Amino acid sequence: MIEQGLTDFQKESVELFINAAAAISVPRSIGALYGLLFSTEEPQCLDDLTSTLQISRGSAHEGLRWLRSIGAVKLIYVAGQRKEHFVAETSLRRLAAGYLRDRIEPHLENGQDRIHQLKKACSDETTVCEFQYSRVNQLASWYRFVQRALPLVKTLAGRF
Amino acid sequence: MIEQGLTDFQKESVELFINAAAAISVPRSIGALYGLLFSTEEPQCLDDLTSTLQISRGSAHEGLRWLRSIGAVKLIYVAGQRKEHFVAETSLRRLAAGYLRDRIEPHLENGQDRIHQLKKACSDETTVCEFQYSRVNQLASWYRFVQRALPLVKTLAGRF
DNA sequence: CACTATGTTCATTTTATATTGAACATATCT
DNA sequence: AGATATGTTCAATATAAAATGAACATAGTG
Repeated sequence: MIEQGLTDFQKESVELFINAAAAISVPRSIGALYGLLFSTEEPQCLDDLTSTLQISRGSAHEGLRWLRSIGAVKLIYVAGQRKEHFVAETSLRRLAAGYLRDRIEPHLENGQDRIHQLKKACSDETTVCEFQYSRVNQLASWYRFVQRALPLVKTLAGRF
Repeated sequence: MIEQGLTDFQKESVELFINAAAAISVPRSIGALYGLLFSTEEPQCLDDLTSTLQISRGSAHEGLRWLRSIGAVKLIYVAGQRKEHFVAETSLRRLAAGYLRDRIEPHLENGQDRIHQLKKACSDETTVCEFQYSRVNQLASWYRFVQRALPLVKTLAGRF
């Protein structure tokens, strides 16, 4: 499955990140790409990656685009080479910030709206709605928690 | 898609949790189940859930089993009724703890092993391996971060 | 015990997601 | 310009995940 021209170190790394990717529901090809870049000092171009990982051009391209979007890989210009080359970003602060920004925060954006809508639906009810109010408050409280926890995680990540 | 006998409040809640579930890569049926229980005061039995959400017995059963396993729904005995009834757990501390315990921590358990294995692979190399060492250290540092962040999240969740 | 209600499983089907690779676009060089 | 190298897209295919529902298991009831 994984090409042979790799050191044990690289193979282990690829496997480790394939696993880590699964843990956060990210495709294995993306885990493999990051795992290889993480364990390889020399910047790699797209063809290097497709041939050593045995994945298709399209897959590698989309994977790199995704990794770049969250800031997990950086584009690097190699002297004399026209091809684009990539290296892994290893700052935990940047990795965490990018991941949270792209994968978590978008889901929270309409949070306020949704809670407001729930509150509205609740006051439309004909019956008394102690219960509904308590649930809306609960939700609002959870929302505040997440809004405070995310920046905290980003900050703490900076220390590692 | 969602049965009509629901109040607006319940419909909104189901939709909200279907969305939230997607955000953490959990099947929609599970989001719907929790959303309905969250917005319904009366304990619900399996048949209530399948009929109002229009999902299959099997799906509802597996979904409830999953929700119970992370501690997001509680089994309740209703006077005179033989059927099992369920209500939503709403303590953020318990929800967070259950989710992290079942979905995140298992992936970390072999973390030590993996890092150790990487270190081993690294010292097997014939070339000097400054680079590999720095990467192994990086990984170990990330690992420490996660190990400290998880308990912190659980603790903070208790305040909400 | 036979009968009914309730709970659970799992082989199949359906649906969603990831991957492929050829076609297309764009840039660089002679 | 034509020729070549590199980058990007996307319809088709393969793979994986979720949902279904009938079959089975178990527990209660008369």
